[in-house]
Amino acid sequence: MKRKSLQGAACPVARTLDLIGDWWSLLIIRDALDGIRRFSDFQKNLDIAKNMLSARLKALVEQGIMQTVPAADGGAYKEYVLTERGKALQTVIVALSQWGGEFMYEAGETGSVMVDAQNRQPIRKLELVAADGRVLAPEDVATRLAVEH
Amino acid sequence: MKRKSLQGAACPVARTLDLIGDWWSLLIIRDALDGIRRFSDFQKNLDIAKNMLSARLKALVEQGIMQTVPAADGGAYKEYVLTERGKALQTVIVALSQWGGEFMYEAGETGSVMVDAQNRQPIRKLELVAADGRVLAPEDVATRLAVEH
DNA sequence: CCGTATCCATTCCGATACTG
DNA sequence: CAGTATCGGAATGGATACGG
Repeated sequence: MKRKSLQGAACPVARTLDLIGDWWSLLIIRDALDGIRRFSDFQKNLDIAKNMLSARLKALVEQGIMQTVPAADGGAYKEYVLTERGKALQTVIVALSQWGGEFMYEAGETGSVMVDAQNRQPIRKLELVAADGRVLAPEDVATRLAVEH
Repeated sequence: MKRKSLQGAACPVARTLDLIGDWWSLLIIRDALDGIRRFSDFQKNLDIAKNMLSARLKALVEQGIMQTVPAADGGAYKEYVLTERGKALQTVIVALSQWGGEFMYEAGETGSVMVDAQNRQPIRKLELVAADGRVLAPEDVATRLAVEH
């Protein structure tokens, strides 16, 4: 039996997971955000099988999340970079990173953190903010079906 | 061949995806954040096979993301609710939802949005903010290995 | 160096049947 | 209603070999 497609779902979470909700895509995007561009660099860094990496990159390009460009150094091979759409996934990566940093490490264990590139200081924790600027707790956020008016 | 475990990775994104990076976990958590607590409600809402749901819930409980509690109505069966750790994943869900809302819908198509429970107004888009309060663009954020000092 | 193609074990996932 | 057990087809992912 085939896994259902979630593209018809009303929930944008479901549609998004349908694109990037697998084991590798978000890790590839994380590396791409870190400046990795070449096939072999992704492969070494992720320790992913080459056929898997090939398939994932192809899918990400088809979905408009990444695109191929000529090599920056004038080499013969193409490189993979994020589109604007792909870059916008950084919020998701940061959310995952902050949660993991908070809950997945023992005391004294070192992990990596997201920092302000200018001064290398960690960025603030993401916050849920209401339209009027109040910071919201998890319980204060609900889901509503969007309707035109 | 078995899939590698990412638990030893230095990157918190990898560790987190190792826990919840599969197709169903985040959807279950999204429903739980929406107030769904009972096995059959998850099952109907997600249209997931019962054995899959059973396995996922068990894993989420083992990982400390959900916990079982006696039924709120005094019924004989337990219910599944998020722990604090699980509720903290709301940022991830919101990030996915906002990205999906922006990039996965045609004009005029309706999806659901995250709103302030008090006044039903959509919440603000998540922002990457530096320690000193500046809003950062994707390019202004880097990854740094955290070190004790 | 950059990938593609093929093989195979493992895992995933849905359908169905069953217990309490 | 709340799960567990089992089965089989499909997809995943790693190793290896191969071609541009």
